[in-house]
Amino acid sequence: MRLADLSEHSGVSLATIKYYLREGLLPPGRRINATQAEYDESHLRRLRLVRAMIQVGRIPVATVREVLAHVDDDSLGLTFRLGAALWALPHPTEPSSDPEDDPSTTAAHTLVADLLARLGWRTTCEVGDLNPAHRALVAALATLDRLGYPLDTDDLLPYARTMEQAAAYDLDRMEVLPTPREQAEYAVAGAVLFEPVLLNLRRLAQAEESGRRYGL
Amino acid sequence: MRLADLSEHSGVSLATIKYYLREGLLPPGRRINATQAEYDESHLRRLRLVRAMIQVGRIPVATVREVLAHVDDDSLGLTFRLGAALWALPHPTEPSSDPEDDPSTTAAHTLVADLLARLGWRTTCEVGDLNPAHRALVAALATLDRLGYPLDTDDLLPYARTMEQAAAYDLDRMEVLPTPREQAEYAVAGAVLFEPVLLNLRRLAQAEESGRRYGL
DNA sequence: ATGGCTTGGATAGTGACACTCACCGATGGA
DNA sequence: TCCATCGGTGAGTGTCACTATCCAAGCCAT
Repeated sequence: MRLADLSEHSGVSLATIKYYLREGLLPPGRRINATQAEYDESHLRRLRLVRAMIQVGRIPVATVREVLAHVDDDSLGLTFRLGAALWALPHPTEPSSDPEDDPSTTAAHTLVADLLARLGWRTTCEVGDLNPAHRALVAALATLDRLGYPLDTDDLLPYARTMEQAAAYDLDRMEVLPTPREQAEYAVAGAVLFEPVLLNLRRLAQAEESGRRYGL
Repeated sequence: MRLADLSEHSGVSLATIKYYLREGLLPPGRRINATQAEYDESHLRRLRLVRAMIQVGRIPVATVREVLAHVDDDSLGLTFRLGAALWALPHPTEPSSDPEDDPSTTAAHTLVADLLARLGWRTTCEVGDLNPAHRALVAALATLDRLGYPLDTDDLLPYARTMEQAAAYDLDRMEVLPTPREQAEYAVAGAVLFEPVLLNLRRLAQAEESGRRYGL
């Protein structure tokens, strides 16, 4: 498979594929001679993953490179490989601009701690705010509070329970894949691509419920 | 309240507030004389909403303007006001580039139709793919399928049920607000700000479950 | 009243980012 | 032989959310 074929099969323009190669998002093909290279199915899969991360997940190119480096790092065990790859993903509401000490943020901190305790998520609890998802969650809750829409533990519990089920389901499907690299790729793809599914389901549900309550 | 006070209370820079005024995201203040204007709490609330949409929701300025126009349109009934505002929000995975006829997309279409039927979401079912959330959902499922991670109705049902509960809860809280405009503002803020909460809960759950299964 | 300040408003520029174009020399099929 | 095509590279483009600078008109302490 040549560059042009890769472009053909993926629908990604030639110039863009060259750009990804230059940026190290796509490994170079197997060189045939001085001016030609051969690409295979793994390149196609990787290209689609990159497109998903950039187009769907709006992940900056530099971050994509970082995530993929973890996915490709065969020296890591699966746990760290997954952890590193997923921690490198950007987390919503990151541009926190760190007030760090306003009342909303401290309230959000205790709220999340309380939530984790009631969920029994010991592992997560120990790692605490080293986890970027933890920090982003605190920031999001603080923003909601600051806008005048506070939440409490009881509000969050059912959502957390559902997300727990979702995570278990995700890992179930991941485990059937043959190689650790493919498992890591699946974890990243799932993290990025399943989010819009969830969010759009929520919007549809809002429309439905609104229609039921207020007619048409 | 002067421009500088608005900046002080919101943490948004003076230049940025001027930019928002220029772009019509913030209504002009009540003019006191040729060189000064007065702003009130509603401006502060609006400014925070705009910041939430742009920073957290990453919504383009032009789209924010459109959404706010619907929020402020007193001529609409509440249902249409909410619908218009929420439909104007961008929906994840929109840059579809419309193949429209590939097998993944048609499969996703029937999958969603099946899902809506089993959920009993008649209203949503009738409107069909006019709803941008519906189209975005189809696109997201098609992308997942194309990457080799297909989902079926049984996979999606529990998520949809949970989102249904979330939507009901959102509307409950919205109804206690006094004016239709504040209700519409709440709906937009909830749609934008609650999404990161959900997504980060999911990532935390993934980390927890992964730790439980594979140690550490 | 006057000089230094701030005010709201307008124009042009900045920086980040994801591409995209034009060009190069080498290559390989007709 | 010849010329389209290959992969690779440096510079340019378009978008977008700001942001720096300037301006004339008021306010306020001296």
